[in-house]
Amino acid sequence: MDENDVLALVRLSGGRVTKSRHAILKSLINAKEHITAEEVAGLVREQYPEIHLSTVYRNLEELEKLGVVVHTHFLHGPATYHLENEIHVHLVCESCGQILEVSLELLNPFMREIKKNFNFSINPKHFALQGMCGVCTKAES
Amino acid sequence: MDENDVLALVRLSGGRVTKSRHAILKSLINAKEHITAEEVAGLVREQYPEIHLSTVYRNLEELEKLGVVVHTHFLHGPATYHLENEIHVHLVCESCGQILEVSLELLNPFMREIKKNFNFSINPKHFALQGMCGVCTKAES
DNA sequence: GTGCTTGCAAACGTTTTGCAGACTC
DNA sequence: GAGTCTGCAAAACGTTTGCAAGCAC
Repeated sequence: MDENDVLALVRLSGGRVTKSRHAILKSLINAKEHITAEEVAGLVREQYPEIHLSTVYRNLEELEKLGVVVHTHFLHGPATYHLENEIHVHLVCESCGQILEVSLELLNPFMREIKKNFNFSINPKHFALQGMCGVCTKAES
Repeated sequence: MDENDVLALVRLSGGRVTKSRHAILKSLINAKEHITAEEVAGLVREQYPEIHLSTVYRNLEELEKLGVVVHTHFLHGPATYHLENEIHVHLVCESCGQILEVSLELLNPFMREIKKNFNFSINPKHFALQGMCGVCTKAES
């Protein structure tokens, strides 16, 4: 799904294609990593300084409703946003903040087990799994 | 670990045993579930109306440093606090908010796999796993 | 022209902080 | 008496909202 597809989707859902929407989408595409709303605003303002943080929030929310964007919470900071490409799980180190991305497949046996035992379907995208990376584990001991 | 042990631990770490600390600990012990700082304050104020929310936060933070209390984030609301008894994982339904507690053992194979592949040790207590419970899954379809 | 979208300012809910006085040890 | 802890008020933080003007369709 490229930029035009998304903008078409926006129109299809009754929304308008505006400068802000365009610019916000572009910066999400360019910034291949997870970025916060504040960071999106920063990128967008390089070209359009008038675009307001609240507009960024409103657009991110709408793009999320359309399934184009997802947000994830790492540790205690602000939420981070990224394009919904392939689903993966995030591991974030509570000590150094490093983020690892793990294929969903690794989680599958566990998710099936939970489904079987509790009839509960885990959605592992929304919050990161916390823990400690190898480097910090070694440093702590 | 009962109340006296904790207060001894507080003293041992150079802290003082105060009315607030006592009352906050007591309400955590009584409220066997997860409660927010606001709810702790509510309970504490039944007996000592003068105890301030910021005091509750400061004490919860200290008890957490001592390893007596842990806090967990469910969905987007405030953090919830509970005594560190046995470690379990929380499953929270994104639709109805219901919370399930799952023994850590179920997560063990997955955690080992992650440790092996990424040398990353998951700490599953701090954030709840999100998803959808059986009732809501049925209601959605 | 309809009605979605924007910038702005202000509010929100949760948590943290600075301070002077009060308390524990 | 030394040093921790408290209430209070205020700020900090990330996010949301109400409004009137502006823009896409």
